[in-house]
Amino acid sequence: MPSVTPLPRASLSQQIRTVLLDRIMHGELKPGTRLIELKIAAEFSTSQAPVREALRELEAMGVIETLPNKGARVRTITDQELCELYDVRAQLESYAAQLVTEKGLAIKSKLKDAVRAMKRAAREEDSIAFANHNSSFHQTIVESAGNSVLLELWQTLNVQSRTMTNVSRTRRNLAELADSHLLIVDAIASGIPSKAHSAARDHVVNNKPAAGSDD
Amino acid sequence: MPSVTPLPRASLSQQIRTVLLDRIMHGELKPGTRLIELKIAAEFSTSQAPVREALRELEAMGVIETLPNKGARVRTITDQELCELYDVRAQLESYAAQLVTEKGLAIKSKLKDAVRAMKRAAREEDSIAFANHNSSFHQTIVESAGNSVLLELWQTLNVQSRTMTNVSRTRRNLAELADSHLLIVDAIASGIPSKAHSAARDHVVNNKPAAGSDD
DNA sequence: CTGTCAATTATTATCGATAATCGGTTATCT
DNA sequence: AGATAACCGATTATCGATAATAATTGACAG
Repeated sequence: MPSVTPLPRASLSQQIRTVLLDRIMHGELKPGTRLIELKIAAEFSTSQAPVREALRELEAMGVIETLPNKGARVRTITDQELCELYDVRAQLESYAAQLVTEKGLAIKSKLKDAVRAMKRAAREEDSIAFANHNSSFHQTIVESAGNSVLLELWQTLNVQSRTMTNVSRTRRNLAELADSHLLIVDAIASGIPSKAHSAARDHVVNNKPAAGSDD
Repeated sequence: MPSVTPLPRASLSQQIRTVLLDRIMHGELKPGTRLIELKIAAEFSTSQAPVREALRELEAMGVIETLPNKGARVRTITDQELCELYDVRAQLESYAAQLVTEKGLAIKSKLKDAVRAMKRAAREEDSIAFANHNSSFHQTIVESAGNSVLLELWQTLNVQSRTMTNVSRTRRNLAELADSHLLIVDAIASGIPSKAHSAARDHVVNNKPAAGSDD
């Protein structure tokens, strides 16, 4: 037999964490909603322990916040904080783009694939698919930079911004946004690190929530 | 009454976390050391639960790593990863220095105080005090930048680099290192953001472990 | 010898129950 | 009435014990 128990393996806390994160990212659980340990435990037919673990991990990811003896709630983020988040993300991502360009890595086709997928999602007005492809475009760059610390920090910010930003763009907006990624692709392809750096930074900054919404 | 129960407040898990973090930062618990939940629980005369919480938080901080069903150990970091960490830190810190300079904040005296304290610690060959003052020099800059997201990410990296780097510089090295901070102070004081940016970046990169050790 | 496998042990993951804490409410005193 | 203190319901924090999992050992067949 090739593989026996392929997926059924996953600790309860992992399963709970995954489900809760999904709900938060999909907006089922809105910012400010309280997460009550025993209620969640009952829903999953488990005890409190794995729930607590899951909540701790979600807290570490920055998608919920907990006050001692007061429990956890889906994190509410102020406009200012979201703005700060994008600024920092711009720094990380532009650094990544610079590294990728310096190393002359060939990721152009992969990036273009992502843009194509974004456009298709835009046409079909599938904003969830769009967000996924958008995310993987940027992730491709950061991954390719070859700095695991950078990748980890970026992912944290990415999860947070995707969580906090419940997008609802029009088709036109999405299509435009998809196209705007081509500037980054070209800048990286140009082989000039400083150009890639500023293209990536501008892209993120230009799409800050204050000036647009999701990135 | 001014304040009633000032310190007695602290959950067990918080206390345990604090003690363990101290031990790791002071090198009592070396990288690779296993952290066994029941042993720790016995030491603190508690049950397993608060220990698990503490370990989860330490994991979130990046100072330990846990494998499912295999437990936790003090994180071992490769030279490459440490190097990457410094590179990212340089990005964050240079951004902070730039922001501070753009805003024209007056933090010169505070920074100079930190440098003075570093020099004193260097003279007395108190490497722990030196590391603390060094850390607070950089933290002052990042705090003053006024971006809470930036601050949080930076602190994560700072804890990690302080944890992983068990310094042992000579007095001369420490004294030189203390002085090198003055370049940053001057660059910020110059009021030219780009100058502050590169000074901060260079400082971190120049003190990468490969080329020196702690910073 | 040497690799395989089952029994044993060490440790983590989960459970169900209890204790501590918080926010609000009501009762008490002035 | 107004403040204060003792209660109450809801929830988190902690406990002690059990179940599940992984590492270790040692016997045994080849």
